[in-house]
Amino acid sequence: MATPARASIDKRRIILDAAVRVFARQGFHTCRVSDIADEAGVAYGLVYHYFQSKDEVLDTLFLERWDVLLDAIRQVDASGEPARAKLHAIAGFIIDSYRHDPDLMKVIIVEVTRAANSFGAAHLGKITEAYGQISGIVAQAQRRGEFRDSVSPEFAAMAFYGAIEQVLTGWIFGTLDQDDDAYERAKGYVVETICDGLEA
Amino acid sequence: MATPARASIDKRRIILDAAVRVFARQGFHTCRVSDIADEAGVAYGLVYHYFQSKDEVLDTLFLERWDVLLDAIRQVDASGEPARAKLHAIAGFIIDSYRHDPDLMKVIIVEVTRAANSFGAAHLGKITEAYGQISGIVAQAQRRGEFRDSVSPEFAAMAFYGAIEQVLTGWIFGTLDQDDDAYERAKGYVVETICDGLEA
Amino acid sequence: MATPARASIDKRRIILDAAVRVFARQGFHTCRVSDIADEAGVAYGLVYHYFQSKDEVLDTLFLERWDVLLDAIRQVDASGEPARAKLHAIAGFIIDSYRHDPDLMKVIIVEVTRAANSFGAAHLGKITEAYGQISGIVAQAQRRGEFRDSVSPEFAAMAFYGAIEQVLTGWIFGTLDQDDDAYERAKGYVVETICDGLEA
Amino acid sequence: MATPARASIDKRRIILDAAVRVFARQGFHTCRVSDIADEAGVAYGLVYHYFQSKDEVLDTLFLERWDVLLDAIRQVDASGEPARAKLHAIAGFIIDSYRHDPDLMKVIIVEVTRAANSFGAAHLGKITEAYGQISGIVAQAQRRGEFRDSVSPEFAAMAFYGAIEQVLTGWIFGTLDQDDDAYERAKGYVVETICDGLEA
DNA sequence: GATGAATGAGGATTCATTCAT
DNA sequence: GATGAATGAATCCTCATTCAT
Repeated sequence: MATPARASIDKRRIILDAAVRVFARQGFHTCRVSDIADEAGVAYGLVYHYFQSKDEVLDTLFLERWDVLLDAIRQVDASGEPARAKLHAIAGFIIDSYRHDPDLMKVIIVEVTRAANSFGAAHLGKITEAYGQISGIVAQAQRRGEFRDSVSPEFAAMAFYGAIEQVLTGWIFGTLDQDDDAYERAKGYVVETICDGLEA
Repeated sequence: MATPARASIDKRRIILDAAVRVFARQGFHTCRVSDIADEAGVAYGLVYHYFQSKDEVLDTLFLERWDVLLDAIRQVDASGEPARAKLHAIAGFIIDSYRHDPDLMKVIIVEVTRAANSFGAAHLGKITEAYGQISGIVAQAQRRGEFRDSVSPEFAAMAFYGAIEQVLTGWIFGTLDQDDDAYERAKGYVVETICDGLEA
Repeated sequence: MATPARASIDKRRIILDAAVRVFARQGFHTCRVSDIADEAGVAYGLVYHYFQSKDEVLDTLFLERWDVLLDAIRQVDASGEPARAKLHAIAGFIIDSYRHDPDLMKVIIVEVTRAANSFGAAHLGKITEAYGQISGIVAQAQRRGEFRDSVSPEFAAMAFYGAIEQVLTGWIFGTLDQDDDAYERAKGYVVETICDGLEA
Repeated sequence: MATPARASIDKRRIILDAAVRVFARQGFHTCRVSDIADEAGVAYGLVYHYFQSKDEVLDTLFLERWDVLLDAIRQVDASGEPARAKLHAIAGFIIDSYRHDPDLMKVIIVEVTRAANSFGAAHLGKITEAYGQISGIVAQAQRRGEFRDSVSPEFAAMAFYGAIEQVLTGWIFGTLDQDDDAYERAKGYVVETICDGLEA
């Protein structure tokens, strides 16, 4: 009854997916809107039929994915698991997100999350929301005695997220192996380093 | 033989310093060469007298500072101190670098270190050199039994550097307090988290 | 045979009326076809069902109204009245046209009658036809001794029409009062100035 | 001592003069900035070196010339001549302006003075200033008894200026002869019509 | 008749870079 | 060294128009 709209004809989606590939390959600033249209196989103007501007394409990609991430973190938080398991689940989700769509995660991290003067500033609220969730998990763990409270929860969250992002950066820059094993190993390493520390 | 230019008339230096402020304020892509010249109080043709291109200005800023950082890490590595003290010294040096010239560190991190599609790729060798030094410190510590060897040195280095960079990011984005106390506390937190872990 | 469309569903008319408002408000060049469609409450494809182009919408509006004007002038001319009365009738008709639908007259004058490089050139014949009629009236008056013949009829027609158009321009620009009194007064002023002159 | 700057090298002036020809030939909306640059024989970007935008080029042309016109009217007003002579002088100045540079006057009238939705609105103050001067002349003449006071000075000014503009329009549209005789005749006709009226 | 997705030519504007002075 | 006029490639975005449904 509803218009079926097979995936193959949802041009808006096709444009977004093409934009991910183009942004990942060339970077947001270096690519032209026509590159996106070419990659999507549509006419130039159609990008502007669906989006107000090149910026809005990236905003859309970011918000779509980041909301999924925030939901995932919330769900993890809601589970009754111990903090260590929660952190493992979050690291796992982020790393699996990268495994599932490396281009999208590259774009989000390189072009939004870290772009202090443009998109990062625009989406600061959304970005810090994730940190807030994680520091909440740490704070609870400290109250329960699972974690020591010598380090502030905010700082712990930054160290945790920083470690993950640095791993993703290694993959993005191609300086780090990327195979299924590497992905799984990374999840464990992050949690082990942050929870157990490096010292013997 | 060459007339030693007094600092006050070293226009090249003035341009570089102005570029730091402009890049930090507006971002590399968003600013114009004339913005740099205006900030420096010179004609914009002069920028091209001293530098081949706008890119070269940023390259120069990065290389100047990054070489200082690499030297510092090498010196720390050469000291006979325990690994934990070495990491503290490195975290301290980076954080003090930020304290001393936040704009410059912002530019280096936001515009170079993290710019996977442009300057980051161009300077990948220099950037990974720093990671290599740190992972060398970890590897040695593992051989000496100071650190457990359950986590690979490369990964440990990423977690350590990632934690620091995340803190700098917090300062850059303005989401984290910046006072002398905060700077000192951060040094301790990084080392404590990475070396001792969060768990009780 | 054809179903006589009730006014309320004559979309063509609705589009034309909407175009008048939009052209008056934004100007022909500044408005988009979709602005017209929005104002009319129809899809913008429908504009192209009824008209070949955006230009044709304005052409239609102009021709519709200008033909009415030419008819009116012809009727006035056919009456046996003295020239002064004829001029009063013509000035009256034009000013009443403005009073009745200021937007339409604004569009016709601003976008067609005065657009020397576009619509004005296209409709030059129709426009000069009006001048011709008026100068005919003057010529006849001169032959009959009603008017002096020191000024050429063509020039007299221009002075007469120019005075009226300038008044309309004042209303269009909002620099002149517009109330029923003002409209009536203007009719008298035009005729008085042109026929009697300003001098004591 | 001062840089001589021969006319041939004042690129800003060359661009302005080229713009007059292009605007007159094609109309402001229809021409491209590159048409102006081509006509001036300079590179594209130089237009933007001297002007903020295409609009500013037209603004500049208008203001340059309109200020000359306002000055001329003021001077005429300051002379002790009778009103009829003043009106003759003003009509003469405007018509000679057209004779001297028809393209410029065409542009000013067609693209600015009559463009109710764009430049006309922007320069309304300057435009009405001219009307104000003229109506001041009429008002004074009425107080002195030179002119009858049955018609308001504002209206008289409109009739006067409207007559002139209509003549210019005839020349602009090419529907009216343009030779030295025609120009001189027009000056007399305007004043005669407005001052003496058409009636015998 | 009616809709609005799709097209793509067109044009303004920006700005890194060159170079004559 | 220093200036800023001059260049022109590059690219975003607009919007009239077409056409499948």
